[in-house]
Amino acid sequence: MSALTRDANPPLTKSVEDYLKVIYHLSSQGGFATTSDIAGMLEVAPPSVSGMVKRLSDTGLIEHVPYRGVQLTAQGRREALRMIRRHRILELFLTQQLGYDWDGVHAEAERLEHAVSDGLIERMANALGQPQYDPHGDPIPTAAGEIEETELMPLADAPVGAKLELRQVGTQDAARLRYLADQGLTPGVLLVVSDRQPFNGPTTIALAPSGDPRIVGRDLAQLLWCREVPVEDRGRPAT
Amino acid sequence: MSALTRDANPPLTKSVEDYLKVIYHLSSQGGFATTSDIAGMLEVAPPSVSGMVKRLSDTGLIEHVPYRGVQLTAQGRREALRMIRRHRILELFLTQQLGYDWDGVHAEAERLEHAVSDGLIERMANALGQPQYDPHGDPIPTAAGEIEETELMPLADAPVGAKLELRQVGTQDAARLRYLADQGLTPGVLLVVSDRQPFNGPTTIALAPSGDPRIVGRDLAQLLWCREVPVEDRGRPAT
DNA sequence: TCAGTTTATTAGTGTAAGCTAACACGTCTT
DNA sequence: AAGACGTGTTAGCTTACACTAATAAACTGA
Ligand SMILES: [Mn+2]
Ligand SMILES: [Mn+2]
Ligand SMILES: [Mn+2]
Ligand SMILES: [Mn+2]
Repeated sequence: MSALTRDANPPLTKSVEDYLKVIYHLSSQGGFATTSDIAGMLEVAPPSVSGMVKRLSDTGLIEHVPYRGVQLTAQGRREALRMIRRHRILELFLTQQLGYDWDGVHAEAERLEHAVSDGLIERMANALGQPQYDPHGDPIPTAAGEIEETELMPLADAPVGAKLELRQVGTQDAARLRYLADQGLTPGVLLVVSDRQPFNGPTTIALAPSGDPRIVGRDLAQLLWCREVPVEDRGRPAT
Repeated sequence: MSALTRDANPPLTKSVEDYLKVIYHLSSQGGFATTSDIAGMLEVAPPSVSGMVKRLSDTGLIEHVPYRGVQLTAQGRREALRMIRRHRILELFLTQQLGYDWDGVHAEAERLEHAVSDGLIERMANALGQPQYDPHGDPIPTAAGEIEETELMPLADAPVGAKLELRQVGTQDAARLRYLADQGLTPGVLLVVSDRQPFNGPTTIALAPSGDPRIVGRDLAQLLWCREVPVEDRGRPAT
């Protein structure tokens, strides 16, 4: 064992962990994550991504097809899901136990996810009762690396008359999250689509059971992921 | 505002934060922190310290007297105390709210202290009721940067017959901490010094109020910081 | 089909922070 | 006063990860 032998499994750096997470999100629908998409999400310049892609594929965490993009290997996917579990448990812990709002947790979790130990995450998960969903409705991967795959549709695509449960909110933008919470649009809420205007117009909904109406513009309606509710289904309680 | 202007107040790096903390501890009795002491505590090579010392004194966080050592500036001391507050609140939060043992918290806090926001620390401090001491009895600096200065003496130096309150335990070594907890030697405990053997021999004590005897070797007795108890003083409850 | 545009990669630079080997300073002992 | 020894510093190298400028590949639309 000389000073020349490189450490076989060095711990992942914060940067590597963040790259794996965004590659996971960008390629989770099956395709490739492109250099510029990764650069955009991480707010770094494209050549920085090219450099990191080189290193990640050298260490076997991703597969790189030049000029096409990257995908996670099995190992890369495991690490990505481990980070996503940490992130979402942290978000939930901060909201449930320390009074954070759902629009403030993301930034905090984004840093803490790299510093906590696996043991601390599991203690938090226990304190929270082994939760399934984070404050934004996103599923929490298990410690074994499994994640729930759900078939959801954006409110923007739901047909008029559909009875829906809001399940996930697809943004971390604090201003949007505050507005949505204000409108009562949080995961678990039941609603009926009552109208949609043409030419990418707004969707009008009625909240259940109150019947309160809401008008949701196209952009926000794209972020509200819903599932169709069978009659008499009450859904999960809102958080 | 050109690309050439350096950021005036870049956030401190994890390394810088750790250097400031150990310099604080090494120079808190008034003297200089030496290169090799810093290197020893951080487990880095002496030239690494020389390099960092250059940068820290360039940025005004420390004063460097070549070949003699370093001391914190007012700004450096502020930052060090801010980190110590974070560290100690984290340690207490992990023990009180997540069931950590007092011998496991240090390593976790050592990483988290660099990742938490000031806001999260204050939320934790509130959840804990604005605590004054960490699980090892060390005083927690206030958010304003004040720290309690106490006159404590090591059990090893206490005269036979003295009635003492154990206030701080001066180690983070997990094995030692486990043993001490096992012996009932945690901050807040009252005891009487019943005997001391010569030639750096062990100290024998009687725990109050039970009267249970304990024999404490020289090395451990050096780590147990105590204050003399006026008659009828009950001390703080043990944690 | 090919010229123009968009996207990706390469080349080269910088900063933070570690290391070893070589050298310099200060002190203690004779 | 002079070495000798321990401690501190300098020189030079390495890795991770950013950046800009220059170049190469891929796509697109006339
Ligand atoms: Mn992150
Ligand atoms: Mn979330
Ligand atoms: Mn630390
Ligand atoms: Mn402590």
